[in-house]
Amino acid sequence: MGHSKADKDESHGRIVRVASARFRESGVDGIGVADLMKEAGLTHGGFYRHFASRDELVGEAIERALTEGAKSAFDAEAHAKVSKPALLIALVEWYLSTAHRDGLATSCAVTSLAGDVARSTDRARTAYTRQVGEYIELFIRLMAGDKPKKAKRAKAIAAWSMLVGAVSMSRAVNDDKVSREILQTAAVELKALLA
Amino acid sequence: MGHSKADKDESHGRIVRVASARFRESGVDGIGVADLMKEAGLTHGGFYRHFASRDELVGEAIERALTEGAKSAFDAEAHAKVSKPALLIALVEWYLSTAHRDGLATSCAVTSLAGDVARSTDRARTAYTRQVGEYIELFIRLMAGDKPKKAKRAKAIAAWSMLVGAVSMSRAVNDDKVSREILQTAAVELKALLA
Amino acid sequence: MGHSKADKDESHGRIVRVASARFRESGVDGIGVADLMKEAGLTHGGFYRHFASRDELVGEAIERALTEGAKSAFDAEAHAKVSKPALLIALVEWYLSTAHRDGLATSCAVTSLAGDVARSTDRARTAYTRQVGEYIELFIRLMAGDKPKKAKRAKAIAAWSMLVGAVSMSRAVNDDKVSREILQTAAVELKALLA
Amino acid sequence: MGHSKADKDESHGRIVRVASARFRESGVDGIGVADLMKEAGLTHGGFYRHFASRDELVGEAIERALTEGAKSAFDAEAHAKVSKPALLIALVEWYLSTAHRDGLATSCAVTSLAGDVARSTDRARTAYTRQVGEYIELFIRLMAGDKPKKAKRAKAIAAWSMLVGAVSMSRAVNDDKVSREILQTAAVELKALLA
DNA sequence: ACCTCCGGGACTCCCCGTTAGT
DNA sequence: ACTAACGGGGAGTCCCGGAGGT
Repeated sequence: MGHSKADKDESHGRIVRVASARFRESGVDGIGVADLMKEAGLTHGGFYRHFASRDELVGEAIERALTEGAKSAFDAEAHAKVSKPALLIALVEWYLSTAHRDGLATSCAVTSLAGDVARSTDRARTAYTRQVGEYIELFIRLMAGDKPKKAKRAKAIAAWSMLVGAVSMSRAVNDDKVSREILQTAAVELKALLA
Repeated sequence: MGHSKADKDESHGRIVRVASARFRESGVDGIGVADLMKEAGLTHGGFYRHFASRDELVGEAIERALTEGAKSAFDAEAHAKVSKPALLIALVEWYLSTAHRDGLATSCAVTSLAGDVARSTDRARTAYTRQVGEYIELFIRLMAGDKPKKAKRAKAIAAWSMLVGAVSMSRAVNDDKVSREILQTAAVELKALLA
Repeated sequence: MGHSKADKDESHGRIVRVASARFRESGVDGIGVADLMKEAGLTHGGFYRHFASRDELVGEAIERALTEGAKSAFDAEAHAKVSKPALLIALVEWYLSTAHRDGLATSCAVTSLAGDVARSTDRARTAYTRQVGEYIELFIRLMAGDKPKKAKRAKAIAAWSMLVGAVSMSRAVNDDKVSREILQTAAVELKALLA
Repeated sequence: MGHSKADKDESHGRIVRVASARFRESGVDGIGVADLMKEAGLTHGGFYRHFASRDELVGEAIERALTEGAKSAFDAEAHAKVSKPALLIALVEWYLSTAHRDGLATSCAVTSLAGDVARSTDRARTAYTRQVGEYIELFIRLMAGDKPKKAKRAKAIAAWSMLVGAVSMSRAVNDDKVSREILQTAAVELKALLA
């Protein structure tokens, strides 16, 4: 096994990546250091070579969980061949898909970590705030029409609220029919709102 | 100290009440049995006279947290002197107030416990599902106009999604200006949506 | 089963008798109310018809344990056909016998409860004080010779100290040879002391 | 907080030391694991890193309580500038002082734990037996005169019995006048016995 | 970087003293 | 006087975060 700087950075990154997935899946309190390290292919003992404390990992992992989803979205935007409105619709539909609802580990952290972030450190909350801001900006850019920026911002905020709430509820709910109804209804209403 | 049946019921209820508040505040994993019992004026030793396990309390407390908020809402409806639309607006404004955002202990559990419920037992999830259903029904009843029931249901679901999402984000966010903007914007958009 | 006053007194007495035996045997903390009641042929629940608290029983039982041994000693004195010095020797020999060492339940409480009494209520300690005083007086009466009372009292106190210490140690010790040596040596020395 | 081997040994020793004091003071059943650990500056949870069970601590603590007093006595002997008889008298007077009577936590365990040891494990009783033997030997060495060893041994045993009994009774008794009388009388008689 | 282990705290189980209700 | 059960609290187990030592 390697002991180089690069290897260390790679381990560090792997731990954060695993944590960002597990935290979204099981909650920040739902998984321990030992299990995270095991999943990263390391052992419990080495953890503190990478992080001063569990809290530090929590901060880093939440940050990563937040920006990760964003990256793909922005990349999508950058490389998009499709029109902006079409992309907006695609994003909304992905967000409200059952795949996103069920794929907690790779889901948008703005939704899946909202509760944990509210009780977390300032670092995580700052990252959350920034991420929400960026998503709102993204939506503004993608929205069609020549409405004034202010009106667009209001729509974008409302849309994001609806997205987050719909996914949250659809995950907590027990009855798949209800769960799908929430997602689909939100999708329809959102398209109207953003049109 | 009393040992009558009534006393026990009272103790039981007090424990559940305390738990339903603390769970909303600190998360289901954020507070332990000993502290809950202490706040209920008892010691950890007596806990298992009331519950077979911590999980049983979690279920009961979540159920209570969910129905509690409902009760006051429905009572408000029953005794309302004001018109239905006015009541609807009042509910929305209360939900999106900073007081509700900050008063986690007595807040609406549909929002504050969404994350925990998704990872909780079936009992809690069933209660959640029922509660969401009742809230949707409530909104349908309160919505003005002669639109068909189906359209109303869609609006109600969209409205609840937006409510839940706005409050979730406003709590996670670090910057009070952003937080208030989310709440106020959602309020405005919601009124338009439900009108 | 009877419910008369006499029956109640009988039950009360039986409980105290059982307790006075078990406390000497297992220590005041070594046996619980339930077991005591069971041995008295009653059930746990009825205890508080007889005593306001366990402590009250402790007080009464220690008192009884202390006076009980005394009674037989004094009775022996009263009805003694033998000479006083012979009786004194008989008492000492009984006290330092292996039978007394091993028969904790019926042993002299001045020895077997010394530790518990020191940590007990004032009531028990008062009874203990009185009992020690009576034993000393008894020895003074039984001692031969025309020595002044003061000298006799000193001898009596020294003798009781030696008796109590020898029995205590002989019980704690693990090695029967050592245990018997202590008892026998004390017996020889005591006879010399009291002669 | 340190986690080295030395730290653990130190913790272990501190727990035993605290226990040996509290057991003498309150009896083996008079104090719980949690309180002992708290006084040692630790918490209940770490206890089982040091001991397999409470009983194991009891054994170790009683052993320590027994040998601890001995150590100072033997050291006194080793470094004594005074004559042997003078040292013997000093030991007796210390043993029968009100300071020793009242200082349960640091008192001689042969007296203060006699009752508990008699009901304890074999380990504790073995330690007790050894300790009593060593004290007897000590007294033999310190006794003046050219009497045969056998006679000296008898005197030593009788002396220890009287010491232990006098202290036991002086502690259980309620009346300070009586208590002091017992101690002082025993002191006088013992000096005569050992002369 | 791994292994080991410490200290901490939560949870569970069980017993004890005590009290209601029958 | 008995049955049942409550509240208190102790012992023991487990696991987590964290700190040496190899």
